[in-house]
Amino acid sequence: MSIYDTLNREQYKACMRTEGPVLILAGAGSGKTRVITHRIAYLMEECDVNPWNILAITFTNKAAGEMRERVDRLIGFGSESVWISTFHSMCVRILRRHSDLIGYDHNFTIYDTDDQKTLIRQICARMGIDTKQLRERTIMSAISAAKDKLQTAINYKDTHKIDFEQQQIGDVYEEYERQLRKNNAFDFDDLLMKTVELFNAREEVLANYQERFRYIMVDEYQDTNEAQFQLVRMLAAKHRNLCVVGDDDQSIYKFRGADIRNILDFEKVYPDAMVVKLEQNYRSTQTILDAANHVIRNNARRKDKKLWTDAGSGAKIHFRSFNTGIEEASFIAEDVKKRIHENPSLHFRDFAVLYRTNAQSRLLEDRFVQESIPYNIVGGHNFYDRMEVKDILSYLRTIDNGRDDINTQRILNVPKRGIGKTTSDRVMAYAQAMGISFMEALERLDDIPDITRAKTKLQAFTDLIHRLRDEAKTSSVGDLINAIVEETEYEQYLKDYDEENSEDRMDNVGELISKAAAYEQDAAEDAEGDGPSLSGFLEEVALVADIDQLGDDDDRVLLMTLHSAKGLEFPFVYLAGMDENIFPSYMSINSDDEDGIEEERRLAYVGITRAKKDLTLTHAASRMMRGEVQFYGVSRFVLEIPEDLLDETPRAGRRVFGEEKSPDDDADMPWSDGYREHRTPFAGRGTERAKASAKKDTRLKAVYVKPHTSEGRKPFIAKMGSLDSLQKGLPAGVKPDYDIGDRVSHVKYGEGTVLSLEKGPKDYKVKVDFDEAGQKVMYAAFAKLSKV
DNA sequence: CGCGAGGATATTTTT
DNA sequence: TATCCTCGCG
Repeated sequence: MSIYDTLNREQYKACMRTEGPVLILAGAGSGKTRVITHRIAYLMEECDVNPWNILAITFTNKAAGEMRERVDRLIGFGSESVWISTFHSMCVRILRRHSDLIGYDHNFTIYDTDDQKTLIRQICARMGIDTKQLRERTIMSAISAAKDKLQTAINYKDTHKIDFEQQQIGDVYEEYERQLRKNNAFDFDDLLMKTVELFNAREEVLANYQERFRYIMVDEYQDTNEAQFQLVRMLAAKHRNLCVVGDDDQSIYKFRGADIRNILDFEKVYPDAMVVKLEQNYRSTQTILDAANHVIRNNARRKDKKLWTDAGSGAKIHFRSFNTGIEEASFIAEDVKKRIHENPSLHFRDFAVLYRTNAQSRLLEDRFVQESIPYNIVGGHNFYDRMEVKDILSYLRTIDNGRDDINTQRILNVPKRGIGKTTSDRVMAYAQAMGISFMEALERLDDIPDITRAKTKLQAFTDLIHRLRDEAKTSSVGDLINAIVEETEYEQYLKDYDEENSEDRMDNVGELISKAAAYEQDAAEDAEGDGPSLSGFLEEVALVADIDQLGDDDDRVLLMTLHSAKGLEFPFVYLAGMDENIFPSYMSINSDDEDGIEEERRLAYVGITRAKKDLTLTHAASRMMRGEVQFYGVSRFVLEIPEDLLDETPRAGRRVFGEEKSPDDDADMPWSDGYREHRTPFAGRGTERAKASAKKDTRLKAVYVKPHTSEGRKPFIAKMGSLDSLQKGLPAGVKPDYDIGDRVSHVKYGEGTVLSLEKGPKDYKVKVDFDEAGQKVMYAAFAKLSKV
């Protein structure tokens, strides 16, 4: 009995064919990770392949980590020498070694979207381009799209000769490239493009990696772009042991340059490729698979496949329609509770709520807080996007790479040093005139014209950076951050800047220090790496995805976009916002690009197939969108599911804004009772409403569930603000332990007397007469008042 | 040069 | 609805 006996026939076939090109068309849940891990194990164990000669590319760092773990579990040794990483991490690793060959220092900085935007804005200002007419965003995505296709600025201008706007973009692109080079920085797309460039420019470097990576495996191949395709093609050119795994039905990153043809045409590029189809699904019930199959069948351009399972049909798919997004959110929260109540063996982590846009998370989150259900939100605001974290990172980048003008400028006046824009611009102008970096200009203060009053301040800043650089030579990254905080009196700055949240913000800085410490630990242990370094830490920070930070030890309901959910699975899945114009999004509906809807449909397919046992689709007839009520019909994807798979029949109820009568009088508003009587198509059928109200009567008593937090490692994936009420304060809506007339104390306002306490729609509102600060009204859960 | 107020404006998905 | 940006004042 060997570990390979557990594979099914097709999986086994894919696993054993180690030589030559292999295309594995792996439907959702068909065990493709199993195949890759077993294949790696097989190569090492049975074919005597040196782990060093194996490269496996995954979509996220999290997937890479899991894959390594699984290989380890299979054979128990050697997996640390296999290169398992994302495209971006792999490229950074290569570039760190050879960037000098294409004109960059080894300690290059990786620009995030904000850095990019700042740079583009500067360039536009210099070139006299009005960013109101031509938005930075537009320029950025045009440049990004070009880079995904390996198109240089010159190339771009050549192919877009006719269009004036595109010529402008081309000019900005050209200058942007020059600036990146000057700043010794790469943007995300550069990591791929410049690696290809490197390989093209230096045959011997490519040959070196070709020789090294004798066996190459690429996961999620359907979401590779041109640059990634070229990269893989080049690397595999010598040994041709290339195994790609993917599912054309799950290609959902076209907006990021993914080209579905990479997988559809694989056999054209490699005519001798062996093709294996994995159609047996080990994840979901037949009902769920049938629904997925029926939806995806509506796409024209795809390789035909049909998922099946021998797991049995399972429960029907639930469909629920609501009047408003609020009701939808309430239902989901209550339903999770109900199911856990009915079946105590279930955990919160068995549930996931998926939606099309990040904005939809808000209502759900509110509701989950109210119901005291522990949850995590993936995406939205990244930890590394927080102001205080960015400030520190900007310092680190400035210390690490003095040529990075963008980050130097960013912190020049953070904390406030009384150095304004005028001064900053003058330094910049001088730097440009002399062809030196911003930092170098600061080091020659005496030569800069018109610098008089600000001179001492600038000198102080320069000295500060120099001191920190010295510190960096000997200190760990964590200590360096501490030094930055100390030297800049950052804590005081935070207090002045935002008294209310300064503590939380300081906590985040602390969290960053822990991250740095963890990084240094890992890097020191990684035999294949170059050891810990500031550049290394900054690089890791730049390349983490939201999903990467997700620990699997937390027992929480997960809330995330459908995109983030790719590759994951949960026993119970809710697809919220199955509304026309939300999902599929109005962008894809109104676009003339036919494939837009097809991509959305693939996204629906991804969503449905995340569910193992139980799937619930919800729809809301009306929603608040940017402060306005919008009306939506049921998503076409729901209607594409055969009725007999659903426990409730959806009504199309499609309706275009402005048509029919507009709901401008209260009786017609979706939340009024009158509305329901008039609006049967939207309210769903009578039985459902009866059920809904019955549910209300038997509503579970709210149980406050203490969210699980592991010591020293706070889950910063969730938005801090909302978690606070769970972690530090009271759960919302629970009566506080003080009453009218009691003396209470508040962190900021000091002591006072409670004047009134009344139950609001969400939470108790408490009015306090503070001795010092006067009268304030606040929500009990957030006020964190304590009785004295 | 800093700060606040107010208006404009945006909203798909992300390595 | 919430953020971002600009403008004007101290």
